[in-house]
Amino acid sequence: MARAVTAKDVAREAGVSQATVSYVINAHPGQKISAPTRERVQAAIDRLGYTPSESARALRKGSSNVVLLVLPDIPFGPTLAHLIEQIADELEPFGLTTITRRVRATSPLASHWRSLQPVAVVSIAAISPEDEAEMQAAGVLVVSALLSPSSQRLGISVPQTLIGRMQVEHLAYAGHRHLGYAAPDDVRVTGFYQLRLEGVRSACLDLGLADPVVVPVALDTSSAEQAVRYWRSLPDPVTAVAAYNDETAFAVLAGMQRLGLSAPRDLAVIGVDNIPLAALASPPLTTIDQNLGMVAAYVARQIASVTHGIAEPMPLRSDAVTLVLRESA
Amino acid sequence: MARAVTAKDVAREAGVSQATVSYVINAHPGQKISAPTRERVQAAIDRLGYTPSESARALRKGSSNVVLLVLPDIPFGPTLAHLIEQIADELEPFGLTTITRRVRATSPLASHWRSLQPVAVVSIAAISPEDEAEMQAAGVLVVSALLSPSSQRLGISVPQTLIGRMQVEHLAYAGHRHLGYAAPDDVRVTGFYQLRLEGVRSACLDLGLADPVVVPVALDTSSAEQAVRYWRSLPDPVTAVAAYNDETAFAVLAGMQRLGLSAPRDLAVIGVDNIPLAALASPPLTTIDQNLGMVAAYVARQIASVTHGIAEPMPLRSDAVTLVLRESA
DNA sequence: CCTGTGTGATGATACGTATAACCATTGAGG
DNA sequence: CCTCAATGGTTATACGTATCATCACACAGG
Repeated sequence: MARAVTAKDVAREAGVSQATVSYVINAHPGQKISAPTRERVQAAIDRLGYTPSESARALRKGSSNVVLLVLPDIPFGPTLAHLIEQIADELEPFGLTTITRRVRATSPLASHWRSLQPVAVVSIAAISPEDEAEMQAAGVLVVSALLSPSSQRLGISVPQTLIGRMQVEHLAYAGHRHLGYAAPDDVRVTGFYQLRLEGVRSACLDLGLADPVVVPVALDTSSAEQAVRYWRSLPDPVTAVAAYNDETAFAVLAGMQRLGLSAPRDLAVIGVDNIPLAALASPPLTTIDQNLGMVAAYVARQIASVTHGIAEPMPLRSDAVTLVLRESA
Repeated sequence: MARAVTAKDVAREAGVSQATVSYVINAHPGQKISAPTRERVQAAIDRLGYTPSESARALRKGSSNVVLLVLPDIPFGPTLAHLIEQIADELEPFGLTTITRRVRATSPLASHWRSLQPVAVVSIAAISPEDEAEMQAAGVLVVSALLSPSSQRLGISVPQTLIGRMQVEHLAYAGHRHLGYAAPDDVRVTGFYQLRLEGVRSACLDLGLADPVVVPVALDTSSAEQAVRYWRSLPDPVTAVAAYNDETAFAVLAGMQRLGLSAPRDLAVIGVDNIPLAALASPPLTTIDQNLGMVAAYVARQIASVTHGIAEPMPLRSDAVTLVLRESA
């Protein structure tokens, strides 16, 4: 079990002190290293295959190069997976490592971040003010994504209510007056669901439409079939459905299929997320794209602006959330 | 910026030495701590909200509690995301933190694991023998998932060829003699694609079927439409298609839909993965389930068996890969 | 009464890095 | 000639933990 190569080994190999090796690696301002020395050290590093120990570095500096991504206990759909992956990809060029941790509401957040001493915590879930204060006090940057940041906190929120509003606006524009809402079956996404539905509701109000008929739809055909049958059985039948997300929309389409109905003729359907499969639904699914790629980039730049002193990101354009018009609505 | 609470602070609070605190936390064999002392220390820990520094611990022990998950540069579908998430969930109870890193084939693996000093490296991609030898020498446990482990390496492989074979067996059983294969459009998944196709080919040979007609299908309707038209235009028309995965299968179904064809009557379709949406396709998609949940559990147990001395996992049952019979084939 | 032994704690140290403090050399300016 | 500053390094130390070596003490056996 070979011992790892340390800076001291490199120093010996290059005939300098360990401190010099460190200065060469980190380009410390206020400490000049001559070109020949730098080269000798670099050569030794290459020859020995030296890699600085992240643990030692973190211990010394008091904070690691880790960004902790805190997820609520929500199902791990393609959209969320992609968001995580993108944030990690955007942070990597800055030497920042992303660690994701799923947090149940009951367990205190502290146990998760204290031991890691991350440089930043990105939260998809809501953070309690106490947790936040603690982290601020410890010098940890707190960034929230998706849900609204507090005033003191950095972050970016995709206005979930806007998403619901846009669904309704499109359906109303197409002439629909009586809408249904396909709610998710999973209590764990209530945070998002409530906000989106709120957007739907207020948009209906603003546009003079009837209040949407909310029905939970599980991700199976019979559940959706039942919902569809109910919507169409009303005195004022629902003619269009806004779904919580694309997966729920798929379920609605499957339920309709089973009943021999077709979208948008019998019932228009609009989803949220624009998952890759949305274009392949039958009929191709009209949906709202949150453009989470921009969110990922924004979050990453915001962190890098603090840790690496790069320019602050431009505020996100408000037209980031877009309608993807296909055939289902 | 409050300094973090250290073991020394706890020691002072409890009126003991720092060493004692460490012994209380780690239950070191060969060092008894009396019950009263243990309680006093524990009380102090709770009172101060102490959490051991992971960096210092890793530095001291020479290896962190990190498990590095190495991904090839493949697209991040729902299946892979779920596998990652499950491995992380399985490892967390053992105090192991999962870090995923996507590795392009060009960059040397060493730069990724050396600095982290992970206790184990789980690889979805192939690992070069040199990389593997280096890790072994450094005492890092190497586990490979999905693709075949080498003889010395721990790991578990889902036999990708078996997947292709099972697709064919089902289609042949249903009476199909001329098969098509919907290949992925993405060069990055060649590793998996080649193996699955090989399984398809050899099964065709064994069952006396014609060699499958391989056509690449991108994840859009027109690409699939073209493929479907081609399959049906052959002198011996293809009557059933095995798709690389469920997403490709969705594309094929969409292409058929556009042509007014329906599965399985005009063309049977079978996928791989059993993604949640597979049941909601029209018609519901028949597919092969790899049961990656079992893979995740197996990998996690295998790691824990080394780090925590728990029992070795039972070898994976060979019937883990199963046919999910729905309507498309 | 002395020795041996087990229990339960402490002191000291090393892990590998970053950085503050210090120092030797050189060259310029007065 | 002496001072001063700049350059390019070195020495020493601290970060927080785990663990080895040591030790104080009590107590049993002879």
